[in-house]
Amino acid sequence: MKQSSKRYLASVCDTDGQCSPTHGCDHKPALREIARGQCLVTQLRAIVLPALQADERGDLAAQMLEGILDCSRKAMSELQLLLSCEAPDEDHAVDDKSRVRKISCSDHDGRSSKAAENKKNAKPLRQHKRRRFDDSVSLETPVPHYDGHQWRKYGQKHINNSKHPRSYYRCTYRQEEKCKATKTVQQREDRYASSNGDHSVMYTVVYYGQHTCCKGPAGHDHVVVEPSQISTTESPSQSQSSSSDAPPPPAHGDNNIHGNNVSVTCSLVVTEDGQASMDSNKLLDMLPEADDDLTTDVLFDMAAAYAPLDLDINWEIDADTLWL
DNA sequence: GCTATTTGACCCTA
DNA sequence: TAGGGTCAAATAGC
Repeated sequence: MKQSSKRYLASVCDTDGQCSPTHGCDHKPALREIARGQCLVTQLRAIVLPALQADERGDLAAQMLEGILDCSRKAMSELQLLLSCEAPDEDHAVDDKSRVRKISCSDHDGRSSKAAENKKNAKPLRQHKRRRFDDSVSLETPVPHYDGHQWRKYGQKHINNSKHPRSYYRCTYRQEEKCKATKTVQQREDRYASSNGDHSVMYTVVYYGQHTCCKGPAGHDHVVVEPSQISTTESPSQSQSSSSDAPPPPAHGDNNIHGNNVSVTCSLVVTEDGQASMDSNKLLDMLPEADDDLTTDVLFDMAAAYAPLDLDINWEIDADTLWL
């Protein structure tokens, strides 16, 4: 178990090919890492809060997680402020560029032919802008659909040299609230060995754009995910809403953590004067044992995301109780 | 009937 | 020109 989770952690570090500390005066890598950390916290929250729903400590856990997110947001604001001072506003590329939609031109028998298209070429053309990698945050996760937001699938593509298709999701509230957040989910070819010895499927999730809707975690209107919905074997084409098809949660073998205390301390100082600090301790102590494996993985993922930063962040993980 | 997903076509970018 | 992101009609599921 010890080794397997370490392997998983390594794969997380390789996500975007950089695990090195923030270099020079370029804050973009730091921003990306913080954003990735936010994604992971969000994901963790989607797992933890439903599990503690009937527990009075759920509120406390929610506060802690919100505190972490708040710190991250402040750190991002600070860095973005620095960025905006250093460089003129280049590109909020993807999201702010409008797309000209093609007016529907299909005749009633279905797809219109190319010839017909040409005849009607007075219509405005659809414009697709390739997304800029700068604006994305990627992470590796066994639970690509549980990040606290609601997504609607709008496409799937086979990608060159990849066994598995890539699925495209956009925020469910895209129309209602003009939320332009999107994400792609693709199953990785390699698997990681989870703490119970199983080899679970990993997915690469890439987030584009920030959520502007208030239905997500930032608005405290959590998507309630039943622990039974959490799966590590779900195919990428399956979405959160198709939970009835989701396989049961990963089975726990004899090497399960089984209620051992996993102590995690997160102490981060992000503002200039170091005022904003937050401690969350023994978060996992609160969890029912069924969620330990998954939550531990996500916590390690968070640690990996924050580790490259030069922020005052300290993760203490009680290895003796964690690794059996 | 409504909503979400699937899937082939379209079209932009590298 | 190939690859990949998005659109939108068709389809499935409730």
